[in-house]
Amino acid sequence: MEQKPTKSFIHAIIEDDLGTNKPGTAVHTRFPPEPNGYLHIGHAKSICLNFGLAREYSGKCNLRFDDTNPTKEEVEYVQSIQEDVRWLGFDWEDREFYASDYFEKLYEFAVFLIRKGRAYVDDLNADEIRQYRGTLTEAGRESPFRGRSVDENLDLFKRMREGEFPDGSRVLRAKIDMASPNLNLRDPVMYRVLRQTHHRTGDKWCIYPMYDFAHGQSDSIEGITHSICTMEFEDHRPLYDWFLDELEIYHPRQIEFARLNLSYTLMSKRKLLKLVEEGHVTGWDDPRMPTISGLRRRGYTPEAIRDFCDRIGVAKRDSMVDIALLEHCVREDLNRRAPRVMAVIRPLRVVIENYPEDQMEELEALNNPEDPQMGIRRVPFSRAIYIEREDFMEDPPKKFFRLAPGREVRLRYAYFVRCTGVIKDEKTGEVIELRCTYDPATRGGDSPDGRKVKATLHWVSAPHALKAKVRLYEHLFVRPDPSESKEGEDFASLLNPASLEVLDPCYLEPSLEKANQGDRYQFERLGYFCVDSKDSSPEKPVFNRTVTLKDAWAKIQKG
RNA sequence: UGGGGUGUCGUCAAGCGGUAAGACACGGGCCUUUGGAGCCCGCAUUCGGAGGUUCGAAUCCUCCCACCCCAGCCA
Repeated sequence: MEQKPTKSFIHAIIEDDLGTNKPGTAVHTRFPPEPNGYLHIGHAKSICLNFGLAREYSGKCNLRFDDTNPTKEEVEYVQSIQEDVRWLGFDWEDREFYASDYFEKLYEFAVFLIRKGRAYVDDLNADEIRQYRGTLTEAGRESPFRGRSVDENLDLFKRMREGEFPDGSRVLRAKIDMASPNLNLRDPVMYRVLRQTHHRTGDKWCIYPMYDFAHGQSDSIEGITHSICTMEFEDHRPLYDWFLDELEIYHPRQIEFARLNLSYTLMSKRKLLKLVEEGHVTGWDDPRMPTISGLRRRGYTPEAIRDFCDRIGVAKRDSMVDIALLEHCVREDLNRRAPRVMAVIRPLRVVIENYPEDQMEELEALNNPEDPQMGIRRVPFSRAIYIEREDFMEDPPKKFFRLAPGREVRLRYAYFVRCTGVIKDEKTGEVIELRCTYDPATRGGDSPDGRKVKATLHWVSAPHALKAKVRLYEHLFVRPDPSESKEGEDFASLLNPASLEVLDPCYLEPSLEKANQGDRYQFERLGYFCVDSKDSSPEKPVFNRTVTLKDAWAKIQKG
């Protein structure tokens, strides 16, 4: 069940604004990603918040790409972002905007500030600007070019645009206060010279506005009522306010919240990019990645992700959410929706000695005990089957109640079987086959005499089995907080070597023949799996494990 | 040691002067043809610390402590 989320401090602010300050104004938010990477679960939090707020208060939410740095942005990223937002279940209708849509307007804004004597062209290079900026505890010094006349600044800025000066040679700066304790106010750079083809404007521009000179104005232009962003921008708010005031334009209300951190993974786009580039994962959509596309390929549902975002809440304090909560959300969703099926991933062959050689029968199985509406299917049974290796122990400890020599268990939807023999490899001593007998009176799994068994095993008929490759995924990192690496320690060294285990061949019940890419199933007693949307084919099916089922036995084993 | 933030259960998170919600995790029990699911019970005498105000404080005041962010021509 998706629980009703408790209202956040942002809801309180908005309701207050709606009730008093801005009667009649509808809520208008925006989700403003930079197209320099794929969206991750942290972005999902922001997406759910922004689109969710618009939904809750009958407002609108724009999708706006903050594309002010062409050196890092690509159309591939904008496409993936569009796809992911849509997949999550949100619609920006015709309100798809780009900061680059406003380049001309932003240029005019800059000229306006120059005319007002509030901006100047600086010839200092990047290194010099840094030195002049001062430190956290010492005031900065004013640039020797700070006093240029309005006309000279106008001329120089125009020529910057016209391409007269090389990259990095000059910048346009806001004239604010080099002694401000807030470094963002120490004459921040507004424009830089950058000869770089932009994914939308091409080579039209060779100067590009800084994010700080674009973001607030973009929100203002779009009439955003509540500009929701993450905490690190709290320090920038005074700067945005300064620009908006000096520009004499509409002020959105900025509200900051804490970004999401999830245990055993990373949220830094830079580090995720590194994992991709260095080949630690197969791509942005590797099922181990915390990206939306990775989670999608892993088998997560949009519903589960939205539910997760509702449950984690929104606040201002730094936090680290336990990935177990995310896993709980998918399990809960998939438990209701995923059809059950039997698959043996670490096969152990079992021959039922008293079952007739050439006999085969079809047994009825429930597609989902949680939902009778999902109906039943028939599963073939025969003399030779596969069971899970882990379901047999030759010398079981007391708490193990699966199959063991002489012991009787139930084969799900089939029969009670008793282990009568163990065949081992002569050299290695490894168990390679089991011999069992079955009780024909227990067909379907019920015993007419009322005798009980302590375990029910899943199985697959050997001659009917479908072969498939199965990938088991685990946490990407071994440490709860991989960003907290010691000095000199490469975060890549914290990768979990067991984050991917490939099992091949695995045996599936034949009903899975009709499985299509993206389809999700519960492999009984093992977990939720989905057909890989890239690598799977009818000839060679590939299943990804989304998440295991909760496993009481595993817990007992760990002690 | 400048500025901006934040500190409530193992992890998130409500609470807004009237005597600590909820979720996940964890522990126990019931039930069970998935050691799944479901159901039941338990789980902060205490809110970073110390003072103070008040009949009454997690909520107000004072001081202290801890953690996070800021010195990109990144966003």
